[in-house]
Amino acid sequence: MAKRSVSIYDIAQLAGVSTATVSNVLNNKGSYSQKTKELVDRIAREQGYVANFAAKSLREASTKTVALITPDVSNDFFSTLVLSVEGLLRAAGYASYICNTANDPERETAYVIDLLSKQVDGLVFIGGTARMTIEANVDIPVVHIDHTGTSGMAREVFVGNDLPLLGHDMTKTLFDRGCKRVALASVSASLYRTAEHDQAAGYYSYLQEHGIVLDKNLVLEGPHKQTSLLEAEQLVTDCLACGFQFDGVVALGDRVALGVVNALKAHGIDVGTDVRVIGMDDSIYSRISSPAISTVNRHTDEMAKRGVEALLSMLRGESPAETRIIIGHEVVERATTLGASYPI
Amino acid sequence: MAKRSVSIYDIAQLAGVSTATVSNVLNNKGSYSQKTKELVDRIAREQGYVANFAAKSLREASTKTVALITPDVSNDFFSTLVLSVEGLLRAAGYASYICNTANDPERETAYVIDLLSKQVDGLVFIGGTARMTIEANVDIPVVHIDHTGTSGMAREVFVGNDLPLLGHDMTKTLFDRGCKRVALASVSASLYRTAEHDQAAGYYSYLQEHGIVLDKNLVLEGPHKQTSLLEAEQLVTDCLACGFQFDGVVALGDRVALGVVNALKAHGIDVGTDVRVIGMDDSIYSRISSPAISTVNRHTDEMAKRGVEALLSMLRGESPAETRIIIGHEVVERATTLGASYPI
DNA sequence: TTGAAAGCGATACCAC
DNA sequence: GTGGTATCGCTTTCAA
Repeated sequence: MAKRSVSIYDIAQLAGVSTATVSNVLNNKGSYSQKTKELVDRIAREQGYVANFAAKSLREASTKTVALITPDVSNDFFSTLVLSVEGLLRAAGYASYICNTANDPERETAYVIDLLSKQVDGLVFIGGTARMTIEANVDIPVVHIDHTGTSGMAREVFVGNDLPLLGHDMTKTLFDRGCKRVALASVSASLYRTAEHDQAAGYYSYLQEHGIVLDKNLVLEGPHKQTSLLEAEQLVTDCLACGFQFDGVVALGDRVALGVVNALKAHGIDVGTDVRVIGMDDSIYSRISSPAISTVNRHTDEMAKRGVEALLSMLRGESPAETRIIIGHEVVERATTLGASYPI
Repeated sequence: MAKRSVSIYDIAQLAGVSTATVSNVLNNKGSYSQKTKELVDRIAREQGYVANFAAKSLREASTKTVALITPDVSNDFFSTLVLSVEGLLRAAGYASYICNTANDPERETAYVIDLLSKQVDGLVFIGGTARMTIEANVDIPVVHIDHTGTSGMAREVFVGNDLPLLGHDMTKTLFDRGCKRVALASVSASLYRTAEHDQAAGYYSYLQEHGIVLDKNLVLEGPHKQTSLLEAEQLVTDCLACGFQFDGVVALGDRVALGVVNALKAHGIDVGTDVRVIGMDDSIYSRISSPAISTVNRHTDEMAKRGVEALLSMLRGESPAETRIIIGHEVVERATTLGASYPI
């Protein structure tokens, strides 16, 4: 328990004015003489006055704070998104609580309840999947960025890519480069499947459109018990050990792609020639790999921008123009699909 | 502004009891009949009651919340540390605010003031460097984990490695493997130099002990304006272009090491044989590189554990046994120093 | 321009 | 076992 700190009341006493005046001065509101302002400001500074946020938000029934809920801040894709959302919110005068759920549904629910109790003005889910029904008598605006699931709140906006199309384009890229047998590598918690399912749907639909028969052995799924990277490595290693043949891999995530590439290299397979690989996210993982990994730029900056715009408009009490915002994506080919023709 | 939510007063009305009783029931305090408990619990549930945290902390002058201040959550080394500290605190009943300063001193100060206003019970600085004097009339416990600098608070504990020794050991590792001309690569904001300086001191001291004359051309320093990774690449590229010769690189950070390795590879240099490289952090970056990067395991789990222990003890009002806790470190040799003898 | 006082929601002391 | 009420620090309305 911190020692009782200086309050507006103490300042008022020392300055010989009322708390109302001190409050006005400190918030540049109402009216007061220049003289009073100087006096109050000086005393506040001298006393090391720090406003009590709890009192303020209790009184104002608003915290100017938004919670960002993400499954894994240690994943570059999410943390990048989190940081840009945070920056935009800060610029608009909102503070952010960054919450890490570790893909744990219980933790997610617990967090949301805690956050509602903390009177956050809005919620932003970033990445992952959740389907929760919060039985709370609160109604705050919610934005979902690259997040599948709903919060149960009345005002929700969804921002994200067209995931089936994204999966489709990834698959197409590999076939266009001449692949004949393309595997699908995915790593995710069973409870958190929806997003991956959407992209997988794109893979399936591409096969179907082109009359390619699905080989279930080529659908590699990991349980996501450890880092997706290591798991993907294991997945591919197991697959190779079983003798399955493939010449292309659609990896649902750059970390997964990196694991796939590492495993293939370890088996002496020339990635980009013998087997082509495409990841998804255009995160740091695809750029630092060698060979550099082909991936999909998902325009996260725009996601963040559109998501924050929608949230701010709801916070202003407006209803957003769109409740489902689709952000474009772009295949970025690098060495793992272009092979030797990719410049170093 | 969220619609006014259900308060303890509403529950009291509906249950036909007083607010005091409702409070008791909801907090399992004081005494009440089983019957009242059931009634109150049911009504609270039905009404979707969520406690108002602001009111609670205003009254209790404690938030059961700690702020974690870190320069860059998108850096795997820091985010790992952040997540383990958060987990330990959660287990002890404390929530965490995760704050990202982007190495910006102004932001850091602004954050701390905001956090003090939010009545956090404690502060944990994780990584980076700062030297701030908060002119606030508050005194809360502070822990610095791998962080150089002081907060100006009365009760502070420092947890971290022996950085000069760490730099010394990194340098030694390279010379022991036969290197003759070892460069030092560092990338950091000029204002945030101290931590890197400590490790650099280890590099200098090793040279001195062994009568090796320092070649200033071999001290590569980047300004840290963009991702340290890219900057390190540029640094090495520039250095090579200028014709400087070296056969070893001490990189202050795994990201830096990765950039160095990438740049060397791009120049057709065999890393691990022609030039040996050692990084620091044992983060994901060193493990996913190929060749795998030799690095230093800094025992972050223990840092987190000891740091949290110290904080909790201070929060209990005890004074910590030690105010400066040194955590051991361990050189982990991989392909970039062992060369071909390192198993794939 | 300034101040008195009500009230935000929860807790805890002290009566009953 | 239960309830009345002061209190935490701040904002805001209304009156002076």
